[in-house]
Amino acid sequence: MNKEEYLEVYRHSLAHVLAKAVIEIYGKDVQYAIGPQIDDGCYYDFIIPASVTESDFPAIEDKMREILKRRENWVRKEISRSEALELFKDQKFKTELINDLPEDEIITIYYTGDDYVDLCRGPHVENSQELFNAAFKIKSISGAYWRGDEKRDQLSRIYLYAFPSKDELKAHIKMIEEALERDHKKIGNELDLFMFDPTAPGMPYWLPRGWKMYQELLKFSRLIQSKHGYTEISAPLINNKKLWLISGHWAHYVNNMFMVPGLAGYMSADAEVPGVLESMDDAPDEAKAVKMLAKAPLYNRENDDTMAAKPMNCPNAMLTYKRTVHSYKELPIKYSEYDVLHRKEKSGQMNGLFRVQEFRQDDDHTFVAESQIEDEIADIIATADEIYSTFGLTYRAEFSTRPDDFMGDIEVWNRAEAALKRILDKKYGEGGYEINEGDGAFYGPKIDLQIKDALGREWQCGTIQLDFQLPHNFGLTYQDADGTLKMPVVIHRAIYGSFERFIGIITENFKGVFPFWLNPYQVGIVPIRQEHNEYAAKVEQALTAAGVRVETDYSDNNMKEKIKKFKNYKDPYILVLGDREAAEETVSINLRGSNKQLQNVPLSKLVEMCKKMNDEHTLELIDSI
RNA sequence: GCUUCCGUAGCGCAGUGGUAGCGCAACUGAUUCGUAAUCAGUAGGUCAUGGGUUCAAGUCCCAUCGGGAGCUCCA
Repeated sequence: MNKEEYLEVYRHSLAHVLAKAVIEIYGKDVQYAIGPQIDDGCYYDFIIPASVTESDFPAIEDKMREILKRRENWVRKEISRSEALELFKDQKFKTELINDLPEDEIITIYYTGDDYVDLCRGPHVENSQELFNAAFKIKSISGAYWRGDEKRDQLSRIYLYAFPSKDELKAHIKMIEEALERDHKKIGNELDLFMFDPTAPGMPYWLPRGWKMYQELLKFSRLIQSKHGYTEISAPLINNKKLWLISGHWAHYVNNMFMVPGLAGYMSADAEVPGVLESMDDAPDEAKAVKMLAKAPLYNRENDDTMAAKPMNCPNAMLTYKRTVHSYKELPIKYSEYDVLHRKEKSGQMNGLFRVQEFRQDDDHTFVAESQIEDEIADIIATADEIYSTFGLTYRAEFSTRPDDFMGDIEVWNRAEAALKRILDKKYGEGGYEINEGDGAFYGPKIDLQIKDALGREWQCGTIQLDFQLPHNFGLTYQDADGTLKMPVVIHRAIYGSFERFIGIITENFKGVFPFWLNPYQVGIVPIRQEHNEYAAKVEQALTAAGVRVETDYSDNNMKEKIKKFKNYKDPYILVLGDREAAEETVSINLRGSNKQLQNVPLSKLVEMCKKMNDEHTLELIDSI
């Protein structure tokens, strides 16, 4: 048995032990569902007739140890479907699982001792004593839905960390703790990058330092995109409902949009309005009466004058394209856009900068003839590589194909998917990317680029989506070489994805130690005594003139305090300027991340080093002359 | 939205029914210093908000808001 198989057997067996422990503690009424292994252990889903909280974890862990010590045998049995249904007749999830098994499937069960049996394919250990070295710890409990369907039973999922040895468990927990040190919310706070306020949930405030970085990312995006022929536009942030009706957002996305509903009038007198539901999903008998006071305004989102904040840039980009008649010679037309977007999320969906309600994308809508799709996608992937590699980021590509409820011409779909596949095969090699059959949007296939955060969670950053539907909805055309009017294909794409999410990701990946070109301030200047302020100002001026972001501490604090402040902000270069430097027109550089210093660096040399890192978007800090 | 945990000074935290505290930061003064914490002092709070229990609530209960982890969602 190789290590991977061993881990699987081991973790999977522990899941059974967990279930057995929970049943022994909470009684036979416990409904147990499934208990698979995961990356760092396993979990088991239950309906438990009591509420289980963190304080109950030790008791469950103790019970598990006690069970292991019984040295029970694990016995595998093959049984018939009817025997299985009889055996699990009180277990509704097991019953459902059995009924869903294919007719010819051999049904196997595992006994752990005489009193616990689980429907399971196995394999498992043969005796509990094989698990004696088990290093496990209950990680958390959370809600989960049966079969991932929020309309079905809500289960309690108990997560277990499980490793073959105590050392490995310890190392893993340490790794998690270290990941928390990289948390972008923590670092963002320490470095004064951004903040939130309860009056605007999920909408970041960018502080002076964070905004500098944001602007640098913007600048970098513009630089790369202009090289690739993109042209930038900007459009209204709120549009009348009519636009969202055409684009289809009103039908599919209305509950995620922030509204400015139309005003239908005012109440002439106090009145009770009966039959009001809190949610469209509520049953009619949940309706209640609402008291309306005289002069109260009546807003109605179905009114013609309703406006809504844009959750996406696409519809306005369509209008921009439609402004004039286009020739095939103009294609591809690339409208990039960095406007602010708003998406209303259900509470509980927000997560630091990773999932917000207000953000900007490095968005683009490219209008192409069908024959240009392949070249254009290849160029977009090249652009993505150029951008990600600048940050040293690696990503994983996912290709999502035609769903059942697709719209448009199936022949166009087939050709487009084939074109995407050719590029992906060429770029990442066959099997070098994931294919999600049927997971595409109804309007077109897509390629998503996923990047990991500090905890190893993957977030979608880049996305490339073909769209056959919007050009249709907006009646877009171009005149082809033969004089006929044809419909362009739209490519939606973003590389950072949202600036917010991307900043979250790179903050965690860099642990707040950003590359020189990106750091909010690049050079912190520390005059040793106030009499050195004059020379400090001269150095500041020289650097600023070269486009370097500088902060100088002219206060009368002592130099150690000044150095400490800039160190805490992780400024890459801290210049210490005293008599010697002023006399010789040099600087002494304290390098970030070490105690190393570069002494007697001519000012002109420093300017050159900074410019080089800025111009080349260098990842590593230059630490020698 | 669901399960669970959390919310005390700008930040990090202590305070488990009996006078709201500590460290850092801030401010004032002294120190004018050669590479990460000089010394002394001052100020800073409706303990997220609203109800309740109690002689007494930061602490117990309920609701709301905000946040974390996970689930679901992200055409």
